[in-house]
Order: sequence, then C-alpha cells, then structure tokens
Amino acid sequence: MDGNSENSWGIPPAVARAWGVGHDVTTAPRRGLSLERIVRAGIDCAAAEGIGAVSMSRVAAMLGVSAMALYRYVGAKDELLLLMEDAAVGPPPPELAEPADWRTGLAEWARAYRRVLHDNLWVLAVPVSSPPATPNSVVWMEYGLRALRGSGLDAGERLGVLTLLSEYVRGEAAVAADLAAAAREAGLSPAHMNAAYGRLLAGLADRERFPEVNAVLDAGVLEAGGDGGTPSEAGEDFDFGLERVLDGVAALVDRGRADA
Amino acid sequence: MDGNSENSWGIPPAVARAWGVGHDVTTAPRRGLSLERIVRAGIDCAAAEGIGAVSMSRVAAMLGVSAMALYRYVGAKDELLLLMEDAAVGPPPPELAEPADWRTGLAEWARAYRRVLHDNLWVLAVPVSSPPATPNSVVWMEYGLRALRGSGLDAGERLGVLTLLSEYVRGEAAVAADLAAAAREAGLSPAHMNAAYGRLLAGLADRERFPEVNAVLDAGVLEAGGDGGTPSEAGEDFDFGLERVLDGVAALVDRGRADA
DNA sequence: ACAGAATTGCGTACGCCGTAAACAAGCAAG
DNA sequence: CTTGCTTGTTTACGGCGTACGCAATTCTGT
Repeated sequence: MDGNSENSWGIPPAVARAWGVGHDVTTAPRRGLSLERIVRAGIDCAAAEGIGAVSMSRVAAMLGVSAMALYRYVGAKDELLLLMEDAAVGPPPPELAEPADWRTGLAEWARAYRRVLHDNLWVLAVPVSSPPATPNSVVWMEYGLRALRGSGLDAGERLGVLTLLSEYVRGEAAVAADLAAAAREAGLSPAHMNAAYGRLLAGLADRERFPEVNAVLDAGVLEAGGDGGTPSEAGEDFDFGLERVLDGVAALVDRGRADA
Repeated sequence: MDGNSENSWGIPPAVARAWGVGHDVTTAPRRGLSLERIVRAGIDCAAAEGIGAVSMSRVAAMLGVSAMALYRYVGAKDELLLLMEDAAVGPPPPELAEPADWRTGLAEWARAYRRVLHDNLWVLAVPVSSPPATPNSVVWMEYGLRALRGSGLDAGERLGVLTLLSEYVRGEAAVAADLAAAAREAGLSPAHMNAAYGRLLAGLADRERFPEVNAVLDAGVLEAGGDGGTPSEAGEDFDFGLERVLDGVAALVDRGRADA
C-alpha cells in the first residue's frame, strides 16, 4: 500500500478504501499515522483557516510528521481533498432514508444538505476535478431520489429535479462561503461585509444606467436580510428560493398527474 | 499608478479603472504593455489550458515580458483574475435591455448568461474572493431585474428570484466546467467521460443499498443525455431545469396577482 | 535643447508549494 | 540472525507569487 497507482475500478486506492472495496491487507506495523488522522487534520485546518491554508506540509506539521509521510497514504493532494470533502459532508441523516411525500422529503433533503454545507463552508471552495463518485455523495443522491419515488416522474426527470435542487443548494452555500472567506480576509463580520457591499454598489452604480439595481438598494434588501444577516433571516432567504423550486417541480408533477 | 494600494472606494485601482472612475493621469511613457493586453493574454491562456495554467510568469511570457512587469498594472494575481472574468463575461447582449414580459425576459437572460459561461467555462473555476462588484456583472444584474419589472414582486422577491436563477445557471455551468476539466485532464471527450462515470457508479453502487440510483442508471440517463451529450441535448437538460424554476416563479407571481 | 522627474520594465531573491527519489529505522517471517 | 517489507525522513527540483531595487525611457518645464 503505497498510496499511488490505480486499481481495477479506475479510482485511486484511498478512495477505493473509502468505498470499502480496498484490499485491507494491513500486514503492517502502522505506527502512529493513519489515513483517518490525516483526513481529520486536513479538515481541522480547512475549517479553521480555509482550504487555502491546507498544504501537505501544514497538515503534516499538525500531526508532528514530515510532509512526505502523507504520501504513503494519499498519493496526491487532490486525493486528500476528495477524502476530506467526503468525510466532512458525511452521510445524510438517517431519517431521510424513508421520505413520506415528495415535497416534504425533498425540502428536508435540501435543508439537511444546506446545513451540512454551511457547517463546512470550505468544501465549496475545494477545486472539483471529477464527478462525485465518493461514497457519501452517492448516498445523498440515493436519498434525494427516494423522495421523488412517488412523484410519478420518469428517471430522467427525477435526476433533473435532483440536479436542479442540489445546484441551488450548492449555489446558495457557495455565495455564503465566498462572503465568509472575504469577511475573514478583511477581518470583518459577514453582516458588515454585506452592508459594505451594498454601499459600494450604491456608490458605483449611477441611477440613470442602473435604475433597477438602485431600486433594490433603496429597499434596503442588502442591509437587513441577505446571507450576512441573522441566521434565521439567512435561512428564510434560502427557504424562499427553495419554495420557488419546489413549486416548479410541483407544476411538473401535477402536469404528469393530469396526463395520467 | 503602480497597481497597488487602495483608493476611496475601497477597491483596487485596476478595478476602479474598469468602472471608469480611475484617475487617468497617464502622464506616462506606457510603451508596449497595457492592462488590456495583459488581461487578454490571461484570458487566452485560461481559455486554452484552464485557469490552473494561468500564472504570472506564463502570462508575462506570452507578452514577451518579465513576470514582474505585470505588477505595474495589476497589484496582485487575484486582481488580474477578476479583470479577466469581467472582460470575458462582458456585458449582456443589448436586446436584453428592454425585456417584454417577465417570463420570456428571464428565460432569455438565463440562456444568454449560460451561453457566455459555456463559452468561457474557465471563469467558473476562478476562486471567488468577493461579491461581484465588477461593472459588467452589475449590468447583468440590472438587466435581470428589469425582466421582473412587470412581475408585481417586491424588491426582496425580485432579488431573490434573480439570485435563484443565476445560481442555477452558474451551477449547471459549473458541472459542465468540472466535466470539461476532468475530460481534458484525462484526454477524453466529455461524452465518454459521462459514460465512464455512469459505469463507475454502476460498479460501485450495489443494488440493495442504492436502488434508486440504479434505477436511474438502468434508464440509461447518463449514457444518452447529460451535459456530455450533444450540445442540443445538453441545452435541453438546461431548459428542463429552467422551466422548473420559471414555473416556480410563476406560482409566486400568480399568487401576488390573486392577492391584489 | 536641456535638466530633472516620473514611470516603466527587468533581475534578483525569498519563501512556500507539491512531489520524485534515495535512504534509515522498525517489525515479520524464515 | 538474516531477509524483506512497511514506514517515515531527508534531500532536492522546479514552479509559484511577489518584495525590493536598479536601469532605461519618456514627459515636463524651462
């Protein structure tokens, strides 16, 4: 087990291990270090200072170990990031395994996904290089599809709806992550950051060329609400978009019902 | 003008120049090099080999110039990336300036935005560090809000709807960008990539634990359609999600109409 | 025409990054 | 004890972003 080279699945062995299909020879001394400890240290680092701060030397130093030691377990940095992401997101909460009707099931799925992303905002900033073939992400997918089981939609529609929803959740969280990163960098609170953004826009966008932008600005939307507001307000903003999406799905479902 | 230090707006001077508010003293020799040429070279590099290939030395080499020469114009790499993004996206097409009804206006806005992103997939991978305060992005925002002028929604709702829509567009394009990046890295076509992903998933997700995932896989959704299919099919996938979102917005608009 | 100032562009250098390669230390099996 | 495998370290390379200071060039005021 030297962390490199591919196997019959075409995925790196550390990822294969995450799937539980790695040959656990483990005829090994394994003193001190382990994949789990490495991934955990990486997550701690990313959570505290953003993925930008995650470097092989940094993670290794946290474990009191030389940088190259990590390569006995992970093959490359990208692989470590992938494993970090999978471990941080984790599986969906088990109560999502058996959703009741599609609408509440999908809403709970989306809110749970959002919660996980907001608790680990750094995962949104990890450079993605491949489709999500990591075990926990597939469980999330499975549970999301289960919510649509009784919807009457065909397979393509179910996948399309889930894709739409997860893109919305990720998009909303990504905005929050960018804001949080900018705020940390500037040493300000996200709320102040948002207000500063509004003021900047107000100063830059003149009223003749940008009447509608100024109308929104005048309404004070950015000062009160937004993702930088109180948690409850931010959640309400998210729920607003979520209800729009679900209404759109409902229209599709009802159309199918009417046809049948 | 040495590219560093902030001004009264709190934004880097090169960005201020993009807004047209930079003091154009230009009591300067300015031989050969210029901000426009630098940004253009950066865009060419990113378009050809992805943002990962964009480094200061690389861009400088393209212009036959030393790396440090660029710092007379841009202050930092992040600033260059921001300017590249703004220049590549450009302003929305002028026919979006006066949208007719909200639904077709919003649909055209979304499709135009998608087209621009797909023509410059690398912008999705540029690490975002601040809210979009770049001139062209505000024009896009303005035009999107204009489409909602006759919708009867209040300012918060209009912004929420536009946010939802742009997050969907960006999310869809980001998936395509990741796929394209992975395909280029592996030297395969995106279509083959997608099919390979389906096969990988089929091999990894056993039927007992993942019945719904396998149902989707069995339907052959990933083989035929998906973002890796023919352009027309990919566009249809996008339109599917778009119609869902617009249906959801329509529900909100109609509710407002009914209340009034 | 000329002096001086301002500004551009460049060379060098530093510290950090990811990681390839060869090597040393510890344990298992013979 | 020897042999061999696994683990972690050391060293080194090339590339990155960029701080600093110097040389060349062009503009400004006379």
